[in-house]
Amino acid sequence: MKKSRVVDCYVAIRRVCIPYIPGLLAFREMYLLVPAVLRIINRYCVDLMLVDGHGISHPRRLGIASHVGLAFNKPSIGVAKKRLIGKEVIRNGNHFLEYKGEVVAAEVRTPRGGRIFVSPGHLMELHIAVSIVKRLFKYPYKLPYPLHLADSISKASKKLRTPSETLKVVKCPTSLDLSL
DNA sequence: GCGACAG
DNA sequence: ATCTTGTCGC
Repeated sequence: MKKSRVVDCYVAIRRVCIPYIPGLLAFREMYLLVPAVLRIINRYCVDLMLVDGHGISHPRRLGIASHVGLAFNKPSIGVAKKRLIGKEVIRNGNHFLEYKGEVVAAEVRTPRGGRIFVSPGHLMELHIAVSIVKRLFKYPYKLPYPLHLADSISKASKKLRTPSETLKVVKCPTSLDLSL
């Protein structure tokens, strides 16, 4: 398969004003996510969105990954480090999360043996989501590379910024070492 | 009523 | 998420 590369990167900065409540993560992060995503949408042909958080493996099948995909009308995939809802079940030797009789997420093995939960967001099917996430791993990172980079960038920017009340969207380096 | 609970 | 020491594999 063709080698992929990071083309562009942006980070939205502002002091958060909504608390984290399980099941309502989108309310806390969407107003930061949207401005940053718009920078990408306005300049590139986007055909898939990876989101750090659950997709349909959510109490109302509307995790932040589903929410973002729906907002921009793009296929989306949810990648979460921890379970939110559902019970673990085994189908054909693979582990999944089942909620109210429906398989809503797959448990995927990371390069170092850990596990993450992959769920369909918008316009997406579980097995497609899993196959895509698997080819985006980059040893030894726990998250598929695009999300690892995003996570790293957000933490780095939080360290050297003074929390402001006004939203700022800043362009970022597309390589990991330059971001630290 | 009690425990669970993405980031 | 964040805090935080030592420890293990590559």
